[in-house]
Amino acid sequence: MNVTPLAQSFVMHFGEMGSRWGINRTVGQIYALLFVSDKPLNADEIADALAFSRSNVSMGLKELDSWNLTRLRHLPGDRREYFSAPDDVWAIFKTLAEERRKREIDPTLTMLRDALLVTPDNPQDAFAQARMRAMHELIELVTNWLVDVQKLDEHTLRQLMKLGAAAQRLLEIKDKLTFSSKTAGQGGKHEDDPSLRPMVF
Amino acid sequence: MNVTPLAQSFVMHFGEMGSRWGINRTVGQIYALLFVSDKPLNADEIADALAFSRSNVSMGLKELDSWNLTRLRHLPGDRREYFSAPDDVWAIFKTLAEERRKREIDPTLTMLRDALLVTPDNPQDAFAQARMRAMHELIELVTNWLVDVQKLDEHTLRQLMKLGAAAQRLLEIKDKLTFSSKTAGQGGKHEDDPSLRPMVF
DNA sequence: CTATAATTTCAGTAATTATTGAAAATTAAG
DNA sequence: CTTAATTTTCAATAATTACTGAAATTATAG
Repeated sequence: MNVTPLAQSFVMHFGEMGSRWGINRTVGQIYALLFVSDKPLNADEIADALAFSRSNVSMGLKELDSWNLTRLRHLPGDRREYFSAPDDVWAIFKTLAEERRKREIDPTLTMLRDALLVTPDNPQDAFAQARMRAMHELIELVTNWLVDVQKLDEHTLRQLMKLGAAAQRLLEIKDKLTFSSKTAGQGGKHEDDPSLRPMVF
Repeated sequence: MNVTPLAQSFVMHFGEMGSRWGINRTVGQIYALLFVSDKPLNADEIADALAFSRSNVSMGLKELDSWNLTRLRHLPGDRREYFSAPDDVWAIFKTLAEERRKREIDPTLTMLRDALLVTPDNPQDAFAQARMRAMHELIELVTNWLVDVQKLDEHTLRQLMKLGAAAQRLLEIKDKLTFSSKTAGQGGKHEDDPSLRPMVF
């Protein structure tokens, strides 16, 4: 099994990047290899291509599977398992976001919620709790937004991204529209913004 | 230096979460401690509170500083350095996003750009390059969006988040407005969406 | 400038995490 | 059901990363 220099540089980069995340080198490399491979690979091919032991590949694939990042397939007349990476990069992106949320954000939110339930009996704890409350509020807002946004189709998501900072102006326009439709007038000067009710314009 | 059970659970959680990221336990705990502390702490206090060696704390603080996550201050009549975590959670969020972009995204983009420059001389490389191109496009789109969004003030950002999936409807309205202002008519039936030019309505 | 307090560096060691090979378990072909 | 192919598990070990204490450096008070 030969890996071209082009694929090699990609694979190596992902191996190194992997360790910056929680993901280890092996897992990063296996994923990268599958991602650029034009056909599904079996575990032996992967082990050979990356010079890992067969067992290491098995564990790596298991890990990738737990992240929902691989597809398993069987080839006719061959009982070995063949792996590939889904090719829709937007879907991959969503999967990654969802899994990281489950593993990293949700446990933190749980911890924070628990901490916010206790009644502080000293100024230090009162302060600490206030900080945690601010963090909880932010994380929850961002997370809910992410969950919402994950439901959007690729096209809409793309538009949303391209919008970027221009969103500010769009929001201003929206505010104007909302206001004028409520007051029937045409004023819409938005001063101390009433909190936005989702799904309602 | 005593850490209350409330702060303790927060600190411990961040220690463990830290290791899921690239950040180590020590750094996670130090940051968490500073975050919930109602006053700046010096290195000895941190070492004592977390039962780490003084040198370990020094390294941890250095790491946090490289992430722009701490503030350094001096107290009158005391030559030791006192550390605190900035209290604006939105600002912290932006800082984190920016630093992670620098460390994790930018190098990947560079690698991908380089890979996209070579002319593939075999079908495998052509395929690999196509995959990398898709990944590059996605990352660049998301990253640019992030950079844009980081410029927004807290209020606007908050609104944007709350908007969530409703953004889809807002975009539809926008499309309508854009269309009608161009054609002077009032049609605005958006079929095969022309790519959105940023900053232009 | 000197003395001392405070901080950082770094080589050594501890702890953790990754990787392997051998053995066990699973799968499916005959 | 038996057998052989394939995959997984797991205990041993290799590699990496974290942590410490002692020594070096830096900063400031007098």
